[in-house]
Amino acid sequence: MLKLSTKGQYGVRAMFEIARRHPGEPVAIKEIAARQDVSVAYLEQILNTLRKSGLIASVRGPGGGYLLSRQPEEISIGEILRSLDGPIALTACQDPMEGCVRADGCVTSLLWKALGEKIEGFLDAMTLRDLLTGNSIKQKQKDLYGHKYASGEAQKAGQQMFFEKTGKAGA
Amino acid sequence: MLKLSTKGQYGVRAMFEIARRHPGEPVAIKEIAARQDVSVAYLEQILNTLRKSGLIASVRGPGGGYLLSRQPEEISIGEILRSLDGPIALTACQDPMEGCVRADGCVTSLLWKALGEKIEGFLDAMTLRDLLTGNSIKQKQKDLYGHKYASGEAQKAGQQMFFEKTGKAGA
DNA sequence: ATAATACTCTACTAATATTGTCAAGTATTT
DNA sequence: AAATACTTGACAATATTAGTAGAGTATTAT
Repeated sequence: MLKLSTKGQYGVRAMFEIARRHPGEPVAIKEIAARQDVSVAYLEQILNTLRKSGLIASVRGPGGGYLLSRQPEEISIGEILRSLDGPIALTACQDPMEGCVRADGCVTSLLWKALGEKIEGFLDAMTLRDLLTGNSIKQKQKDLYGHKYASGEAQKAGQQMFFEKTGKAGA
Repeated sequence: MLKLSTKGQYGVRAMFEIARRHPGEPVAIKEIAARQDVSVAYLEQILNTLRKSGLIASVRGPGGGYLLSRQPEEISIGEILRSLDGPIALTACQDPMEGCVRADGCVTSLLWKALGEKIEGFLDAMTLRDLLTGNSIKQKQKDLYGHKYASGEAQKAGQQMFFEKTGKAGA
């Protein structure tokens, strides 16, 4: 249950490949595709979406390829996934326009909402920089555990917020 | 993205209905189905699975129905969902028998692993009792934020663990 | 006994979303 | 002008989910 789409996974991996080279020469689709065993055609779709979302820029012609539009610490995993797969919506009730009319609706609805916000908070707090530093996740865990924040805008969605209140923490 | 199956959602709601009556008379499928606008046949599948997992017991004959096998505080949402939808596996790489051979594999793999453990921790810490008390989620958040634990076995998977180390926290 | 109530089991189908391919075209640089 | 690389949109294959159907088994009240 709760599977992440391959599109989202490939997208993150592709962004990671591009970030590796940052700042520097554009990264060609062919190169990314080779490193990940994904077809060029499929990757084109994915990168095209990411470009339209403003996360990457493309350079045409020989020697062309893709570049990050922002610094790695300014691009969160959450942004990448939302760009490709749309917003996190664990249940239909999370959609604004769908009322939860049943008696217990509010209870379970609150549950899913809290979980969704928790997940979003995690994904928004994690950036490409964290992936690049390699010790990223472990280190970040330490930082957060010790109430020290990493750099970048992602801190505003930091894990400290998860349990502060219902209905405000997520992005 | 990251949708929860309706099966899992219905299952949690059904368990909630049964828990409401606990301890007391068995709850008939027909009643649960009526309260949730789900077909009896579909609910039968779901309850049957939950029964085989040992979360509920059934009583046959007139006046029969379903009962909780344990106390509400001893049944976590995570158990219910795992029973119905299998283990949380955000990516294929989370499956033990699938190697991550690529260069960056370890980095993204760690990311998904950390997220998965975070989700499981949340779901395992939340019990039917929390749903029953109604103020459950808000209150629980306060408790956890203030380092006070609620009763029940769920505390061992409490949110404090999420960032302690990689690869050990989840259930 | 037997009828009513309620759970059990398995197979199957319909709908939906994901995943990925294909082909033709457009832009840029050497 | 040729090579390289990105762009676009339609489409097909596959997998999963969601839900139905129907025949059967067990239990209890009368």
